[in-house]
Amino acid sequence: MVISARVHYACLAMIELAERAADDSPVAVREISDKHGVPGPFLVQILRTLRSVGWVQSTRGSQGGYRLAVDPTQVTLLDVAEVFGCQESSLPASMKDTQAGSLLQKSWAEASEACRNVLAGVTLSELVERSRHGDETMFYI
Amino acid sequence: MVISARVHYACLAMIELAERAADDSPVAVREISDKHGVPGPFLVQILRTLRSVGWVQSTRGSQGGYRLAVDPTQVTLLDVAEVFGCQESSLPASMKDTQAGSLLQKSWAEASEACRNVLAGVTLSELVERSRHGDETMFYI
DNA sequence: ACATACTTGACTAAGTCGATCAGGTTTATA
DNA sequence: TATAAACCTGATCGACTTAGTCAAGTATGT
Repeated sequence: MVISARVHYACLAMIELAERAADDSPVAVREISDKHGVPGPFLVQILRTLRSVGWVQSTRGSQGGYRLAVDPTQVTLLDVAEVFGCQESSLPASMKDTQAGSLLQKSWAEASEACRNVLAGVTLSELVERSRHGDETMFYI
Repeated sequence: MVISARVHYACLAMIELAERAADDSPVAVREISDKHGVPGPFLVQILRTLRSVGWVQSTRGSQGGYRLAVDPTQVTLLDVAEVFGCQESSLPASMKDTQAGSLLQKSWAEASEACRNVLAGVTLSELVERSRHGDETMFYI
């Protein structure tokens, strides 16, 4: 599981849109890209993908922009990552042929699963919440 | 954390060498590449790396080959992966600037850590052991 | 001598990733 | 109705990584 810049940007955008879900007007790409330092045209590309899965909704024309189209308590970091093709790094079938090969494969899968479990446990709304409260509450070792 | 074919092959080689550590003569590259279906010259490249960190030892000339040079109970899958440059996919510093950015970064790090913990818990000798006993003992969900 | 086997460094083909660009369409507003 | 703000689409690019190959050389047992 690789966390690409794409996924990171997508999460930032989703979080930003979730924070401003109550606003009257939609959020322009420009605002997001400026605030988080994401290259504008790149962010457009990412938002297109997010729209294609129905997580954001766009309004064209002047005063247009993007709005969140899903319940942020129902979307996890894993969900976002998977939309951008982050999948378990599965190896060619030929490598699982031998006994040792399939044993190894099990370990890779187990590691991948551990990673996924963590990401599946973090929802967008949780991040928004933490962000609002300054995140002094949680610490991991 | 990405598990590349390189790392997978390296683990196969280490396991094979561990299994035959008690042999009189070293193991030829050819034997490993044939048994596990790894492209010969590619495996050579990998073994070179393993030798550079002192985990295998080579003997040149006729009847030459490779021998394990470490205690297989002391080498984990994480160790092997790290030798081949598998590191936590850390993002450019610019992305951690904002509040949301650093919150996200924490989650990525946590996921990565979970993955590493799994791999750090599997030693080469454990895999050899499981391989010898047919691996009927363990099942994960 | 000769075959076997490791050593070394350079090289390639294909794919991915981050990012950019040009040209088009839609819509609010003056 | 003219204009500017914004999104839409598809193509393209350079840098990098990955998997894999090649050729020429060196060491060693028989």
